[in-house]
Order: sequence, then structure tokens, then C-alpha cells
Amino acid sequence: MDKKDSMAKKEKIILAAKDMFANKGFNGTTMDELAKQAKVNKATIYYYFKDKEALYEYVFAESINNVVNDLEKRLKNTKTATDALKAYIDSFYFNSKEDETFMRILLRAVASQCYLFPKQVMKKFLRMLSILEDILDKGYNEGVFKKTDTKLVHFMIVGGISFLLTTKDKRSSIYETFDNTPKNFNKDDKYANRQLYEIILKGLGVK
Amino acid sequence: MDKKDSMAKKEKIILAAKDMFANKGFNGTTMDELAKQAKVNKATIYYYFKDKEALYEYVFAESINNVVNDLEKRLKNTKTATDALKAYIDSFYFNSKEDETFMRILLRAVASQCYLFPKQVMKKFLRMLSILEDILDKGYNEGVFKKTDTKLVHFMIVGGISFLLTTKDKRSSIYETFDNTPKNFNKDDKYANRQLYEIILKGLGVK
DNA sequence: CATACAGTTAACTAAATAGTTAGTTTAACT
DNA sequence: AGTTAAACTAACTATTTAGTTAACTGTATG
Repeated sequence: MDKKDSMAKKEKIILAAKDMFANKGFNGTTMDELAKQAKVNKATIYYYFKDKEALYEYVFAESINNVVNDLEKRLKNTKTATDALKAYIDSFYFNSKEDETFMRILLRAVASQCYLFPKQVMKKFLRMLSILEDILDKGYNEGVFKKTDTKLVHFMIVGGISFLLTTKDKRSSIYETFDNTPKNFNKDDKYANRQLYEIILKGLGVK
Repeated sequence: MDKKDSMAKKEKIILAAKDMFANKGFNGTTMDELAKQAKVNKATIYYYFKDKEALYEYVFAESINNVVNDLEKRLKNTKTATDALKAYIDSFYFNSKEDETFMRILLRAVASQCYLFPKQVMKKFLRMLSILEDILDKGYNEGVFKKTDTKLVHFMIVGGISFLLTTKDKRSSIYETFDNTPKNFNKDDKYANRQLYEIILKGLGVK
């Protein structure tokens, strides 16, 4: 068996792990089921990863790194604070759209009062927060943003996006089961990032 | 043993359950540890609740009912859509401040793509969403709000609040451990609800 | 052809887990 | 004091769990 095939197995494990950690959380994910879903022998998982926790950390770190890298790329093409804030929203929005597991793992980590944050992930997370802080400071100095709490803005963005994307697939069945869903509940939200621009930018005082 | 003491035991179980389901999630919570934390015999839990799931549902439903009841009380004292929206924010904010477990359980339920939502809880949740929709419609008809997606507004509110409150206790230790925390990271947010008013109301186009 | 080595596996272990059982204690009422 | 029912419990069971082991495979290298 050559390297490509072995890489494929590791990749299979990572994919299944992302999906299961997102859906069922750390404790809800069992190594047996994970092996089954990844279609590898359970011992193969332990060949590539020290233990369950190491796998979790790997998966979480990889996801957040993707977002941070994408964010930094996007920021290079921006001049104004307004554009930078849009880029901040977009990097979460488009990354989560492509791989919605990240947001779900993040939600759980927050819910656990951060004990599910591996150190390296927390570091990256704080890095993003300080990038956002710089953007908000810049906007304030440019006279277009009002002073606001960075972390509040951050989680309004992340909260809004994560909710929209994680409930996306279930909404139509909820809509059918319950009779009191709001009007647009089942509507597709293709341009939700633009709605977020609207609310957040106006909310920060941009004319 | 009189009724008060037996109520006290059931209450102890509920309190411990809230705390553990919030901190560790459904699967991370073990009945043995729960019994230990509640200081009751494990079998006593099964005397009061059919099984782990029933306990989870009870706890989740009780929490969301508190929020909905509080919301409906607050709404009675409002005239304008703006005040109603503030009441909506406040009912989440003050309830979560008093009992922060609810938000954490909610975050996990969302992360699980809603399979952790018991039916009765989902019903109440949709009830809240339709209340918010009425508020937003009213504001639109009054000419003060722009048209927006109800669920997006809802989760920006809930996301913002849940993040602030769930990370509250850990922030100072994070601040000490990592060197790149943003400026106000460790700041107390007594009036976070007012900051939320600002951003959300302005975001909706209120002058 | 022999040796080495990365990759893979079925079968196993020790510990933890949700839930049960069969019985004991407590308190209220006659 | 005796009866009853609710509240409670220590000890148990069957199952599931994370992680291990020891052996096997294919391939590359000398």
C-alpha cells in the first residue's frame, strides 16, 4: 500500500471525526462508531493519533487555522475598516458554509466554559479577536465606528452565522412538524453575510 | 421525612443536572457523578425521573419556560416595537445572568443540529421566534425597523449574550495565561444588554 | 532472497456506564 | 403499637467504552 492510500485513510478518519465531534460532541463520539463511519479499523485511528483527545485537538486546530489563514488573506485586499469588517464576517461565513462542522465544535467548546478549547486553539481564537479589535479601533479612529466591545461583536457575528448554518438542514423538517414557525424560517439564506454586514455595520454607526 | 425535604432532594438533582448538562453536555454527564454532585443516591434520581433523557428534557423545558414566561411579562409593559425588542433582549440577558446554564444547554442543542431539542422545548423556542417576528413586523409597520430575517436577529442576540455570560468566569484566567487577549477581554460587562440594544436597534435602522 | 519497517487488523482488557433490584427507612394515619 | 405508602439505598447487571496487543501484510531496500 503506498503513501497516497495511507493518507487517504488518515483523511477519512479526520473527516469522520469532524462530523461526529460536531454532531455529538466529544463525549458523544465513540471510537468504535468513528472507526465504522470512517471505514477503518479502530486500531488504525490509534496508529495515526495518540488518543481521542489528540484527534479532537487536531481536528479543531485544523479548522480554526483554516479560518484564520483565510481571514488574513482576505484582509490583505482591504483598505477601510468597513471592508475589513466585511472580510471578517466573510471568512467565517464562507468557511463555515464549506465546512459547517467547525462552528458546531466551536459552539460546544464555548458552552463548556472553554474547557474544550485546546491551548493552541484558544491562542488562534484570541488572535482572531485581536484582529477584530484592530479593525474596530481603526474604524473608530477613522470616525466611522462607535466604540464597542470586541467580544460582543465577535459573537454576534459567529452566533448569527453558526445558527443559520447549523440549523439549515433541519429547518424544513421542523417547519413541517411544528405549526408556529416564523414566516421566513424555512427560507434559504444565500446572502446571509450581506444581512450581517447591514446589521453589524449600521449597528456600529456606519451611515 | 416530610415533603419539604423530599422536594429538596428533587431540587438538588435538578440543580446538579442543570450544571452538569451545561458544562459537559448530555453524554458527558454521568449519572454516578450527577448523584455524587447532587449528594443523593443514584437510584433516587431514577425514583424522580424515568431516565437520563427525561431528566434532561425536564431541565431544558423548565429553563426555556422561565425565559418565555419572563418575556411575556416584560412585553406587557411595552408600547413601541423598540421597547419590545429591548424587552426581548432583557429577558434573555437577565434570565441567563441569573441562571447561565440555560444558554449553555441551548448552545449544545443548536450545535447538535437540533437533535438535542426535545419537542416541547422546540415548540417554546419557535414561540419565542414568532414573538420576535411580531416585534420586527410591528417595527417595520411603524416605519422604524428595516426588514430583516427574524432568526438572524434572534441568534445575534442569543449568541452575543451566551458568549459573554458563559465565558465570564474563565476570562480572567485566559487573560493571565495568554498574552494576546484583546484590551477589554477581561472587563466586566455589567450593562452588556445596553450595548446589545445599541447595535441591534441601530442595525435595524433605528435613528 | 532476506531483512526491515510502515500500515493494518481481530481479538482482547479494564474501567466506566445507564439502569435495576430487592430490600430498608421514614413518616403519616388509624 | 400496627399498617401503609412514599422515599430512599447498597449492591448488582449487562453493556459500552477507550485503549492495547500481538500478529499479519505488503513493499521497499541491501
